[in-house]
Amino acid sequence: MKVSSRGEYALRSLLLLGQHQGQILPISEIAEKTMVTVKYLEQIMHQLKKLGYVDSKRGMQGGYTLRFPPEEINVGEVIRKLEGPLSPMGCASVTSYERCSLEAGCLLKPLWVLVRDKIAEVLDQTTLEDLLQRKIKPDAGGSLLVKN
Amino acid sequence: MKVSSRGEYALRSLLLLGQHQGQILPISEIAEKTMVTVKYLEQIMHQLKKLGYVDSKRGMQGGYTLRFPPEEINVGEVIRKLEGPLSPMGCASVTSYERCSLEAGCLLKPLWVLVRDKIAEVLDQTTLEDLLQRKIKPDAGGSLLVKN
DNA sequence: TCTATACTCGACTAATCAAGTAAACATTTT
DNA sequence: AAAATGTTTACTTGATTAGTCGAGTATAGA
Repeated sequence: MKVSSRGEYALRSLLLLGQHQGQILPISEIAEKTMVTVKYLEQIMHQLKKLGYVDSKRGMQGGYTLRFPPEEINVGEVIRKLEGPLSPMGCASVTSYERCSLEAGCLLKPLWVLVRDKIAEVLDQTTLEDLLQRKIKPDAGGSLLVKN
Repeated sequence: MKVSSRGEYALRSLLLLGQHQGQILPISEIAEKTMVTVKYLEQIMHQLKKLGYVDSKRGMQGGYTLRFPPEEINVGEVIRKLEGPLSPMGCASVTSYERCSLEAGCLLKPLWVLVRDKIAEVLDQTTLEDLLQRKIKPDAGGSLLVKN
């Protein structure tokens, strides 16, 4: 159930840019602060640019900036665009459902749907701004099983 | 955030054995019903045996049985044993925490911790018996906007 | 225009995972 | 003994992920 390194590094970079709004950060500085090699980060920043999350400026004093204010950048969306659906199984995905021949009587699908919903609930309701403001609430918990 | 095919197939097999308690199912039948090739399933069943979830019997009328009643088999535990921690990032794992040098001021960790807790909450509270009885409750969750 | 700095592109290596193949071997039942 | 079944080990192929490397292009500023 891992998030890929690309997803993690991309979010790190977006957060750093969010902490320096109005400034242009060169990739060398982003690399240093996020602990990612310049060369690997180049690929990730390029991807973020193609996805429209950042703008870049070339030449001296060049670098990257956030294209939208942090409150408009949704974490679930970033992760989906970088590494595909949040769902643990294709059959439970809302955004890119995959049919499965077992599905009719599948005892597992309701579980994966529930897990997907829990993950999506967190990530789709979180923006970059929430992270910057440390607004993530610890888990409340609760019972999950039907009583009978 | 995927569950591996091994995890899915292992759970399918355990569920099938749970539906046929008291019977010995040959691998050929398990393979057919779970839609997994016999050869790949052999590897998975071997792993499940080493982990203590199933017993095997050789020779004719041989096959696999569940070693414990379904209510004693915890889904979170099965997945952890087959594919490692539930947490999306090592830094947020309870069962196998990994240190990260950025951790001190990390804005991302609280998010990963929350996601981990949500996943663990579902999977650690679910047993094979819950799945067999279709006791999984759909998500109550707030208004989650569906992105694409 | 020169040039330092930054971004772009493509090739390449290495590791891991999924899925399947193959073959030799051990038991158990008939 | 023969047939059926599981056990074990090792190899293969393809996809994806995680990086690395080197050379090239664009641009701001002196």
